[in-house]
Amino acid sequence: MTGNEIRIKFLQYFEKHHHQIVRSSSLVPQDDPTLLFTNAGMVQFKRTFLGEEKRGYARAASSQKCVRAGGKHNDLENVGYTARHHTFFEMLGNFSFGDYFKEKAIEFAWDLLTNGFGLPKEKLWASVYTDDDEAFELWRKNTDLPEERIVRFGEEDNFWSMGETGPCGPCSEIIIDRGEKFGCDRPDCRIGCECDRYLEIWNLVFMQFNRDASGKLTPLPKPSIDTGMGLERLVSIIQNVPTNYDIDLIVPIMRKVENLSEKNIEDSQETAIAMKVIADHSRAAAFLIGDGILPSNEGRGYVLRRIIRRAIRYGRNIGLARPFLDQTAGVVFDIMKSAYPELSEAKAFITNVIKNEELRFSETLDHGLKLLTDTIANIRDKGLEEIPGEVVFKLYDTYGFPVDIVRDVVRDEKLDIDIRGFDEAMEAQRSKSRSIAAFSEVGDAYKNLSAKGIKPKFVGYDTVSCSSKVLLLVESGNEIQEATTGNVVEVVTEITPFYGEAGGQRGDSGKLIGSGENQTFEMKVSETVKDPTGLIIHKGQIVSGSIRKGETVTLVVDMEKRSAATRNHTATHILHSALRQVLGDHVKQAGSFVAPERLRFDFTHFSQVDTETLNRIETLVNRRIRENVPVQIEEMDAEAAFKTGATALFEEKYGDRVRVVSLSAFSKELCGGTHTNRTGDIGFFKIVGESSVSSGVRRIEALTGEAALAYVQQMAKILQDTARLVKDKPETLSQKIGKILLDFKDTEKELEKTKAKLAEISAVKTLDPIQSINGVKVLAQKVVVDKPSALRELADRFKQKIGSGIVVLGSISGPKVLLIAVVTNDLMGRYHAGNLVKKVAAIVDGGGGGRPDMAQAGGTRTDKLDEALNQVYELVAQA
RNA sequence: GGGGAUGUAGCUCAGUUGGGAGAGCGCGGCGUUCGCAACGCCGAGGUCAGGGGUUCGAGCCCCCUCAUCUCCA
Repeated sequence: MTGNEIRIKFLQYFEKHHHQIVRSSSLVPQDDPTLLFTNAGMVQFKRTFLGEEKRGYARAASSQKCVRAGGKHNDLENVGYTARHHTFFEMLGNFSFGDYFKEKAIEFAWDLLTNGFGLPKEKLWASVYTDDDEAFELWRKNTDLPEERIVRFGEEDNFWSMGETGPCGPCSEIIIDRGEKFGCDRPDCRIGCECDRYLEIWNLVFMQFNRDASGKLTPLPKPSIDTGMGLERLVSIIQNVPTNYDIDLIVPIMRKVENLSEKNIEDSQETAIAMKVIADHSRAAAFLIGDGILPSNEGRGYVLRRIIRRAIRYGRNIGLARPFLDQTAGVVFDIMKSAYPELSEAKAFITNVIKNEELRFSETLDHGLKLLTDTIANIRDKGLEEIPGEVVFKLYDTYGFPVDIVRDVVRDEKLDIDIRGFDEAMEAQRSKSRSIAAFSEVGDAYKNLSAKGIKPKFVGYDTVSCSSKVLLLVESGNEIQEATTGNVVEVVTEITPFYGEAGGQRGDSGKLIGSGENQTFEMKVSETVKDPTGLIIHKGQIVSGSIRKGETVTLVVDMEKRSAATRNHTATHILHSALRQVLGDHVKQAGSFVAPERLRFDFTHFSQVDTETLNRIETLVNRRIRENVPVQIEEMDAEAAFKTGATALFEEKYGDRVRVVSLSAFSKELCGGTHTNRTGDIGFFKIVGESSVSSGVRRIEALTGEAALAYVQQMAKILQDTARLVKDKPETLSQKIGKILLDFKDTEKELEKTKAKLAEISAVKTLDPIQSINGVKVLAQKVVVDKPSALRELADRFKQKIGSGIVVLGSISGPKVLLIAVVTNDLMGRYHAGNLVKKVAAIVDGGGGGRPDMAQAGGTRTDKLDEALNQVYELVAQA
C-alpha cells in the first residue's frame, strides 16, 4: 500500500463510520497566538473542544499537515539523526465532540489497525493511564488483545492536557513491537522503551476533565475524543521499512539528493544524515511557503528561514554547493499532488522563494567569511591558538554565520574553537529570551452564546436592511439587559445584513432603529466585527431611546459605504488576476484590505513594479471592468470548491460551505465578501501607489468609482495650477521645471562665489591688520560670512596670501560667533591653532578646537568679537 | 516578545578625544589610440535612514522612530 493510499484508507474508514472528513487546515493556526504552527490534528478543533464553537457535526476525521519546529515542540535539531523526527509530517486523527467516548475510540482504532491495515495482532500492545480501569477493561473485553499486553503507564506518558488549564484527560496508546532487531540491546529494553523496537502508533486521548487554575479536575459534561497517528510512522510499519525515511512519501526526495550530489546514501553516516535533513526540510519548506509563509527574520518566517538554511548547510557537507533545494522541493510537489493539489499549483512561486533564499544565504555566508578571515588574522596577531567562544558566538548571533562552517574554516587554519565558551554564551542568550503570548480569549458574554452553537445568520448578500431580535447586549465586556441613550454598546442579533469585518473587508456601518412600540430607539453602528467563532457584533453608540434584550430592531446598512466597499472588493479580485497575468504565476495574495474609501492589495513579487508595468496592469483591470461581465457567486462544499481550482487564501478560515466568486473565466476565488453585480459597476479603477511591505512582498493601493475619479480630477488640478505658476503648458511642464532647477543651481553657485569675493573684499578694504609678532605674521580679522564653510575658504585664501604666519578670522552669524584659526605648516611646531582658538573663543563665551594647522570655534557673545580678535596678537605673543 | 548589528555617492565600503564628507568600481567630458581594451586628466553625483537632544560645532555622543540583516523564544 502506498502512503497516499494509506491516507485515503484512513479517511474512508472513518467516513464509513459517520465522521465528517475535514480538510487539513493551514499550517498557520487561526487566531491562536500561542502556537507558531499547527502541530497536531486537533488544533483546528481547539475552540470546539473548549466549547467556544459548535460545529455542524459531532464526529470528524482529518489528515492534518503539521510542523514541529520552533516553539514548544521543536524537533528541528533532531532531524537527520533519528529514524522518526520530522519538522513536517502528517497527522491522522479522528475526533468526537461529546459524541462517542472511550469504548468506540478503542474499537475503531483496533479494528482499523488490525482488520483494515492488517497489522499483526500478536505484535500489538496497548497502554493505559495508571488508574484508568475503564480503558483497561474496554481493551480486555472488547478486543482480542490479551491482558498481559495491556500495560499501565504514568502521568508523563499517558495523561494529556492542552495547557496549564482547560480540557485534559488520560490517554491510551497502541504500540507495536517490531522485534529485537530494532531494539537498543539494553537489558531493560521492554514495552515503553524509547528505542525503535516499541513504536507508539496511535494515541487516543480521552478528554474527560477540565483543569482549573488551582489544578483541580472536574469531569466534563460531554467527554470528547482526540486521537493522533503520525502518517509517516504508520506507513513505515505497513511498508515494513526500518525508518520513516524509507517510505514511499520520502524516498523519491532522497533519490533526487543522491542524483544531485552524485553520492549514495550508503556512503557514510554523514551522507545519510545530510540526505535525511534535506528530504525532511524540502517537505517542510514547500508546505510552509505553500501556506503563505515567507522567509523572514522573525516569527514563523524565521523558522522557515532556519529550516531552509539548515538544509543548505547539510547540502554543503555532501558537496552540494550550488542551489539545489528548489529541485528537491520539486519532488515534493509530485509526491503530494494527489492529496494537496493546491501545493503543486503554487509550484512556480514556492520554487522562486526557495531560490531567492538560497541566494540570500550565500550572501550571508560570504559576508561572514570575510569577517571570519579578519577575526582569524586578529587572533594570530595576538598569538592565540584558539578562537574565543564569544567571538564565535558573535559571528553566529549577529551575522548569522553558522558554527559548523566556522569550525571547518578554523580546522583548515589549524586553530581551535572554544566551544564551551560558545555554549555558555548561547545559554545566556536563551535564558534572556522569554515568550509571552496568550490564547485570545473570547469574552465570557459571547462564549455562552457561541457555545450553544448560535451563529447570527448573515443576510447581507441579498439585502441591506431587515428586522431581527436582539440576542445579546454587551457593555465593556459584560452582558447587560438594557441599554439607553449615550451608552456605547455591542449588539448581537439573530440575523443581520451587516457584514462583519473578515477576509480583509471592513465591516459595515449604519444604524439600528426601534420597531413596533419602541419607535424612539436609534443606534449608530460605527463598526461591525466577526469574533473567532463567527458571531457578528455591531458596535456603536445609542443616539436616542433605549433597547432591551429580546426586543426587535430594524437593521439598516449605510448603503453608500457598502456599495463603495463592494466596488473595491470586486476590483481587488480583478487586480489579483491581472497581476498574475502581467507579472506571472508567482504572484500570490499576501493580504488585502477593502474599505469604502480605498483598497490595498499585498502580493508576493520579488522586485519593484515599474510605472510602465503598473500602467499595463491598470489598463487591463479597466478593460475587465468594461467587459461588464456578471459576478457569479456559488455556494458549495469546501472540498468541491478546491477541486474547481478556485484560488484560496491561506490566512482565511473556511467553513464547510464556501462561496466561490467568479468573474467570467479570468478570476475564481473563495470569498465571503460582498461584491457588485457586474464588473461594470466598479466604474473606474486607478492605482495610486506601489510600495514595499517586506522582502518579497509588494503593495498596491488603488481607488475605484467616484473616489478614483476625484483623485484624477485632483491630480489634473495640481498639474494645471503648477503649470500656471511657471507659465507653461502641462505637456511641457517637466522640461520647464528641469530647466528652472538647473538655472537655480547655477544661480546658487554664482551667489556662493560672489559672497566669498565680497567677504574677501570687505576684509581687505579695512586697515591692513597684519602685525609681526616675534617675527611671525599674524592676522586677526573680522569678516562677513554666513556659514562655517565660507569662513574656512576665506581663511585658506588668506593663508595662501600670507605665505607663512597665523590667521584668525571671526564673524557673526545670527546670534552666534564663528571663529577660525589657521597656522601655516612651517610654524606648526611653535603654534597650535586649536589651543589658540580655544583661548580666543573663551572671550566670547564659547569653546572650540581642532587640528594644529586648522581649528574652529564658536561663541555666543557677539558683542565681544572685536575684543576677542584684538586679543589674538597678545595671545600669540604669550604663546 | 527579548538581544546584537547595519543604514554615508548608482554599487561595494572607509571615515580614529566631536572640528574641512572620502576611496574603489560605475557614470559624463577631454586626452592618448587607426579603433578597442587599458591608461591619464577633468567633472557630475550626498537631506551621512528619519526625528529630537547635548555642544560654539554632530556622519561620529545620547534618546526615539523606521528599514534591513542576524540570534534566541
